[in-house]
Amino acid sequence: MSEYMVSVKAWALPKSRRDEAPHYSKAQVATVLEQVATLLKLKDANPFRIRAYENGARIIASLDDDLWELSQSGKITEVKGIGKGIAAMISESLGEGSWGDLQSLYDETPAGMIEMLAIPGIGPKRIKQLHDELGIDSIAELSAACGDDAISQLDGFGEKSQQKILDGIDLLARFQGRRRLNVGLLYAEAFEAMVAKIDGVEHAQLAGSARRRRETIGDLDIVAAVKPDDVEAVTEAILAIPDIAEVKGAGESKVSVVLEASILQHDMNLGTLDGGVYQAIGGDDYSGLESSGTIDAQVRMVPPHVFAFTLAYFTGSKEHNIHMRQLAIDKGLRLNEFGLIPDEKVGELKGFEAAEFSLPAANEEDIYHHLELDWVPPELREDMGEVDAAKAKTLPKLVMPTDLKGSFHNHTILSDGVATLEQMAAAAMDMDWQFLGIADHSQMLNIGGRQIGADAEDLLEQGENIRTLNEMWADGGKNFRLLHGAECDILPDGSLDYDDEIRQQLSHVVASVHQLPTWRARDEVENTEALIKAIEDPTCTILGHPTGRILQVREGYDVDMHAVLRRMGELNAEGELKSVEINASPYRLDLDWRFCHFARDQGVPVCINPDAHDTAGLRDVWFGVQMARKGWLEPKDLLNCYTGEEIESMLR
DNA sequence: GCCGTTTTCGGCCCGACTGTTTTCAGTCG
Repeated sequence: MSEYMVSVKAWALPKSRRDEAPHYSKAQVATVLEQVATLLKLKDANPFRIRAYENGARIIASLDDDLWELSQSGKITEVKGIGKGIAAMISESLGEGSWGDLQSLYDETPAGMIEMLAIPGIGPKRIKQLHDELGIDSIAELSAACGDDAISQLDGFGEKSQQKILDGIDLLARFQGRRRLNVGLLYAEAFEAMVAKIDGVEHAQLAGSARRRRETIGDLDIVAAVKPDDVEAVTEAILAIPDIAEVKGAGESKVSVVLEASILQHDMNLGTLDGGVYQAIGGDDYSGLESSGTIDAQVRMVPPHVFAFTLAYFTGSKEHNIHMRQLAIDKGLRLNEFGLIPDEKVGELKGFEAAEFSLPAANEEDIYHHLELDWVPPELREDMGEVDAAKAKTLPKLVMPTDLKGSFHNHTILSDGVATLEQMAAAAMDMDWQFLGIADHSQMLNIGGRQIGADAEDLLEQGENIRTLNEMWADGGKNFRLLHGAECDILPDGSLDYDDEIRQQLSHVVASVHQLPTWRARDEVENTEALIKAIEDPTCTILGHPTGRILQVREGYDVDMHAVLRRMGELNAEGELKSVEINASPYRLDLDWRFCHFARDQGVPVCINPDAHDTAGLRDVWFGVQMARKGWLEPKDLLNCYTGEEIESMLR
């Protein structure tokens, strides 16, 4: 087992830390619902009951209204997907602090069985069978049982299943079975281009979670338009691509392969990373791991006239598809990956044959229009309200990378960056930006016993240099300015690094937590209080990487993000400027996109920050834009989209 | 567990592929 394995905390029902109701946050309730769904899967419960909990979790998590108010007024069952059962559970947990008889469900399931769910190729049914018949309840035991050739003897298993499990465990140990968005997209673009140029492929396009820009990607889905007569030749051509490590399967319409890093055609360059991130992902060992990595990929081949349906289908998400199909059914239509087919025409026909009677669709827009919906951008297809918004024609006009005119949180050689003020500014001007916020680490920050952050004296000197540069650009008629800020550590008690009088001289303060062990050892209530104290400091402008998570490596500390964002909204209503960061480093993507529209609704502007440590790092804002889009944000919701002049006056 | 202008029971999205079977269950998306 590799050191990169995420250590999974044993699941437990949250315990209330409050004396009065509401005892839990929306996020806590959503987490419990999600966990109950998973626990029920491992008990082989009714799949529709499981789905009800999964839906409930997603609905509660994306609920804009206050859960406690809804619960008390009894209006919560008016929310579609929340019925009497889940409503009663919410009411009891928020009101009394207790969870009914859920504790026994939690007690019955070994933590190892939950971990096993992450192994690609086996699911809840097999895990339950392994548990019941061989007493296996951890990945280590499963691995050992494969080694003893005990698995292949079981009913329904065989040699190949056993090997598949071993392969799955290996993949999980290296990458938790998923890759970060930036890495996954590199593979995706390379593979998509290779498939697209094969003779007989009319066009090829990336689908799946990569097209939806999820923060991590399990495998790649490429949809290719291929005439039936060409399928055999195209299949052969795909299998001849030299960067394929393994062929997992090849049917009449689908090829499944494992891609090697050699497909990227250049070395994986990590660039200059934040010291804390670098340490968390395993330092120098990590780049070797990444360059010896692999990723699963599928190519689905379909006749050209079916392409749009297949693309929509394999873009997902599963939940979005289910919702779309339900709409189709309501209109007397059947929606699948081959078409949108009137019920009376379907009859006994299947697949391609039934598709002959489909309504036509030259592109995805046509499919949505047939269902009287606006086209839904792939990033929004998570069944978190987008279908209703598409029906009401109220989908947001999502932010584009070109809407950004600057960013606020970047480093220079003063702390752990490798570029000078001038170099960072030049790179920002190359991107047509009008402003660049410099926010080097504050003096408290130590990594590995070495002080990374800048002393107050050096920080003030940097301010002088910035003023000189800004005057030079202003005199030269250049619409560009550096903003002199700092990334101030939030100390465990919620106070900010540097003296007040130092921070007051800065244009903006990005307040972030770096002493992770302390925060991770505390509970949600303490952490939330400390974060709120930090943002209440009059000099604090931006809450940086709000949970401290590192994707694939560690979860953030526990915090009631809704409460923090609500407080920021209150302060803004009083005339202050408090913004929350989407840290755009692909290792972080923190704030999580799921909180974006809650922030917006509280009156908290979001800012996308690359947290760049070299000039190339500024380009990471692209990933932040993808998350802002997933979070339904428009340019007006983002500080980055104001002009340099507007930002200067807002920060003054 | 949720839902309902075919409503309080009986449905709940749907197909491909694999590996195990000899007609199908499990997994995936």
